[in-house]
This record gives sequence, structure tokens and C-alpha cells, in this order.
Amino acid sequence: MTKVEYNLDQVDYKILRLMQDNGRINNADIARELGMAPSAILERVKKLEQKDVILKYSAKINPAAVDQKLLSFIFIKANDIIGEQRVGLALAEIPEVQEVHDIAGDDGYLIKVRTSDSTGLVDLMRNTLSKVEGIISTRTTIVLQTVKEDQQVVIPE
Amino acid sequence: MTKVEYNLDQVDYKILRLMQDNGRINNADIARELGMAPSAILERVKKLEQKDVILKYSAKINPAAVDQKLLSFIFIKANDIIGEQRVGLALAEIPEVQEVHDIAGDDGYLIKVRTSDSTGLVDLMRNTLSKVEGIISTRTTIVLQTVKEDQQVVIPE
DNA sequence: CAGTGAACAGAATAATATTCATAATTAATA
DNA sequence: TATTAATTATGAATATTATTCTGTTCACTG
Repeated sequence: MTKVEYNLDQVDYKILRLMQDNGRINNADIARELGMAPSAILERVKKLEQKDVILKYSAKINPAAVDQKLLSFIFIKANDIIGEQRVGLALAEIPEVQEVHDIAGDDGYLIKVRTSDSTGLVDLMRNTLSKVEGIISTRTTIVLQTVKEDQQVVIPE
Repeated sequence: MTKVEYNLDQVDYKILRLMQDNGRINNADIARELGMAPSAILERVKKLEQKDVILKYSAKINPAAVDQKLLSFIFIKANDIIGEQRVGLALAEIPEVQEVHDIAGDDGYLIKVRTSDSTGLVDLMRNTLSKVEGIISTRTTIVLQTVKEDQQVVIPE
């Protein structure tokens, strides 16, 4: 049980808002925005990283540009023991699988998968998913069009 | 119809891999990694941004740190006309809604929502979702635990 | 009310970003 | 295939940021 206290204040929230919106914003700009010294911002940001408030920085890449045009969600029923998650972890190892969620109700997982096209999806299911021990059944939902897709979180205050 | 040619080569792919993994990596480091001059990397990166291969940079924030501990997926049946997407766009405006996908089959949407807890979810559905015109029905799936969640895309070669 | 620690400012230094002129490479074509 | 044009890279110079460090303030505590 790792109970963590984050203890964030207004300034932290403002920094997070700026960095969530632009992961490459520099300390100088944040400092200007908040009317503080860049060195102070640097300290804050480092602390936010250490406290695991900021988990990672990443460049969002256009899936179409790297030929990953098909997005699908797959519900997977598994025979995992409660609490354990052998299947979930195995699914998480697959590069095309962007998300693995343990969901309530169906003793199963919901995963998000990106492939080049429907052929790629079929291949993935045949060659990779089928190799995962403990999968009982799957139900696939194809995405026709994505209206919004980000990881932006609502920041308080 | 905006048909785009991305025309990426090995070097671009390597850059994308590095930047997807670390959105704050600097040109100097990329240059060292690839055995090129930093100025050349800068040019490449700028081109990747202009071509919309790199869509955005962002800091991934720990949802728990900002009290957004509950993740849910909601299937939404709507009476949108095919091709149009009034409902989808309205859903996309809601800050708690991170994703809106137009899905095949059910003439509906699949959305991903983050709230503080189940109370927050209920509030959102009562106060915000219910205000969206054209929603026929919803079916909610609660996430108990997330095993993996990123936007990393498989980069060729 | 001295002592301690956290947070910030400001100055100095180190590192990186950016610009630009030139060279190398590649592609196009006569 | 030689020649030109266009693209891409280099390397040096400069601008901007990151980072370090010292000193100050302020809140808290014994």
C-alpha cells in the first residue's frame, strides 16, 4: 500500500496546465507566465517529476503517418484469478496494444489496439492474441472515426 | 479530401521513436544518437511538425495526483445523421471526456471519461451528458484497474 | 526567539537552440 | 551520363535556456 501525498498548490496546478498543453514549454516561459524566476520553476518541475505527478513527456505521433490507421477496442474475457492479472500483463506487452483496462462486470479486459488496417488487426488476433493463455473470448469494436483523443486531465481550481 | 504524403525515411523514424519515448529529448542528444549535426535534427523535427507527423507534445499527468481516479468508458447511442456528428462534437467539448470515437455497428459513440470517483461520474452524466441533444441511451463500463495506458504507436522498420 | 527547512530570487555558468553560409548529396532531366 | 536544381547536412557564430549556487524570506517549532 503506497499511500502518497501529493500536496499540490495553485502554482503547481498552473505549471501542470501549461505542461499538459505544451510538453516542451520551457522554464523561462512558464516563469514569465507565472511571474516567478526560472530557477524556481525548475525546482517545482523536478519535484513534480519526483513525486510522479508528471509521469512522462511524449510527442504525440500521427498514427496515419506511420501507417496505423485502424483503431479498435476489444473486450477480452479471461480466466484470470481475481486480483491477479496474468492475461492483462501479457496483453500489455503487445506493442500494438496501447491500453489494457481491467473492467468491472465481465471478468475481463478492455484493450485499445492500433493496426495498419483490418488485415493487420486480423493478423494480430491470429498471430499474437491467440497465443495469450487464458483468453476465453473476444468481442471487437471497430472505430470508424475519432472525434477527440487526448490524455488531458482536468486540473482542479 | 486532403491526401497527404508523409514520405518518412529511416532517420525520421528514429527521431520519432526517440521523441515518442521522451518528448523532451533535446536535439543535441538526438544528434549524438544518430551521428548527425544538431542543426540537421532541428530541421527534420520542424518538418515533422509542419507535416503533422508530430501532432503535439505533452506532459502526462498522473490522474490520481489531480484527483481523477475513476476511469470509465461509455457507449452512447445517438440519433446523429450518418456522416454528421453533432453529438460527437458536443461530447468532445466536455473536459472530462478524453476520447470520442465514432464506432461501427451501433450507430453510436464510445467515449472515455475521467472523473474523481463514481459520484463525479454520476454528476457528469446527470449535469452534462443529459444536456447533450440527441443521446438515445448510454451503457457505462467502469475500469477497476489500468494495466497499460499510453499513446505510443508502432513505428515501422 | 534562535534554529531549521522550504521556497524563491538573482547572478554566474553550462548547455542547447537557432541561424546562416557553405558543402555534400540526391533527383531530375536534357 | 553530364549538368543543373533541389534537398539535406555541416560547422561555426549567436541567442536563448537550463542549471547551479548563494543569499533572503518566511513559516514552523522547540
